[in-house]
Amino acid sequence: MQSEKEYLSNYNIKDYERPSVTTDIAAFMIRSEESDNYKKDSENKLSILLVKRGVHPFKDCWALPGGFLKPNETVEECALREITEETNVTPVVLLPVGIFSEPGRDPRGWIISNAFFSVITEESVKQVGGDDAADAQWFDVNFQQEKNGDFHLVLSLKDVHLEATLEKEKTKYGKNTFVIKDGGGLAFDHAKIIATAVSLLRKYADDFNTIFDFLPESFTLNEVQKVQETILNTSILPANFRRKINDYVIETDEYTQGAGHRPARLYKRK
Amino acid sequence: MQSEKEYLSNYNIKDYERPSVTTDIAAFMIRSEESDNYKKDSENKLSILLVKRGVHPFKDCWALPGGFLKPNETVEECALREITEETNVTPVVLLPVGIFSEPGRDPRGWIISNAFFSVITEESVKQVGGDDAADAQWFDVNFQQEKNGDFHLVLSLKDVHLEATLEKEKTKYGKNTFVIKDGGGLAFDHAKIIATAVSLLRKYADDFNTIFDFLPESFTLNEVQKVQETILNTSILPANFRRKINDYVIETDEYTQGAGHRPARLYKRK
DNA sequence: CAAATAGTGTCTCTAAGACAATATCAC
DNA sequence: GTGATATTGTCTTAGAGACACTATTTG
Repeated sequence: MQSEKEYLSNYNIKDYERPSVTTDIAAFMIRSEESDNYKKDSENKLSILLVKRGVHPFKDCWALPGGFLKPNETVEECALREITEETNVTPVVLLPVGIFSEPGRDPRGWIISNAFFSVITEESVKQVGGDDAADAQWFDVNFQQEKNGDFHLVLSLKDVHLEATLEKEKTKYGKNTFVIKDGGGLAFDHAKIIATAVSLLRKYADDFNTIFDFLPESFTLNEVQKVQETILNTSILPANFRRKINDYVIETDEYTQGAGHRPARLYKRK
Repeated sequence: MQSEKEYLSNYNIKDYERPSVTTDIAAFMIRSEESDNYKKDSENKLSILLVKRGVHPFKDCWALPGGFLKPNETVEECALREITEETNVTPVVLLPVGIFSEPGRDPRGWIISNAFFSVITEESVKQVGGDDAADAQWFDVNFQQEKNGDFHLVLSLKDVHLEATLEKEKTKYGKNTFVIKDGGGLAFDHAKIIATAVSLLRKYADDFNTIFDFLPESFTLNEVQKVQETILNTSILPANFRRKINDYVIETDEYTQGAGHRPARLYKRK
């Protein structure tokens, strides 16, 4: 009879075939674009971070930031490390999206990816400053269902428009996944990962989750509303939104200034 | 300048360190226990499948069924293969729970686990028949929060009671996880995986998801109600439950027979 | 008939959507 | 003053919970 100690000393993990494991991070930010009308508040756009691949495979294609899992770190730590390396900013949210292990998804061989969903504040990115020539860029996100049932994902940066088309598939065993009909030039299966991450973000935002994470510590109720409306691509009457959000915030004694209209009370998250 | 083809032919995946990847499956079933009162309907119990480990490490401990990911299969296929091998039954649901990659979670080395949530019908298990001496057994599940805030997980099979204690941890970056205070004799970090899976099941059942998957094709509304009540550990007035469930079912023209009380109409899921 | 589940109707309360009305700032 | 956002109030409607009541079966 072998003891556990003996067993482990004879056990060689390299006797078995093993995949490489990566993380890919769908990092979202909401960017505000100043209006030319001094009375109007700024417009919001949902954006996602993409990096231009400098090496094969998919050289020169845009891809999600990510990298290989190293020994003695969790997948969460790996995702955090990769996103921080890429942006020099620490995200405020990092949540799992799913595991992508389809054989053939990576031409280099057996590589499975853990996808993460992350939120980064515009405030923190502005502090770091942007490099226009950098290989990491924030793309505007547009994701919606067409009349024919397909989903259309458009990622835009100035003149660059990456347009992917996906189909929702109700698989056996209760899981819903996207199937790529046209990857839109994105590397690997990243169109699928982004579609899944945006869907997850919308589900969260619908329940008032993660919406505060896009904002600074203090915010007006209208700012929260615009974050939710930007993510969900909907609009709601301010009076009704205020009633619903009220449970999630604490009012402060401070007000906005110089906005071209009545000052708004600042709130903090509860 | 190297072409993608050249790059890939020079790429050797074995140059990098890689973890082993496993799947673990939390397979749930609802068992009905006949009452001695002919008028009363049967009582339901939520149960989970555990296997007694025959090899090191954690030899003779109870563990979730699972196994190593093989080349050319997805993690979902791996989970399906493992649960089918163990039960000779095809599950009706197989959904991801999370990835568990904490260094040191497996004494054999760098092994990360993809946990899945699965539902198996009592009907299908009865057809296969049970082996009392088998190393795979269904344990009754009891999972609840104590007054002190800790979570108590008790898995029972006749005289065997595995009692684990966990703490809910609100980690940075928005994720909630369980931390094992006492693993209750379960192998690896399986107490944590089970706690996470039960929480997920309850979230699903609360929204009327997966509750039909525990039942045969035709069922009475009271049977659906009892499944939900068993999972959520709550009770609800039948009149109100009927109103809510009505959107999810289609009535048939068939009725139950010989139940010691008024026959009930049978329904199918919509 | 007794005990159990099946099934319907209705009252109340709450939450959400629609909308009206007033308040206050920069220019 | 104008045009924008800020803020409050109220009407209506939909849904959930509580509860009363009737129906139908088996032993």
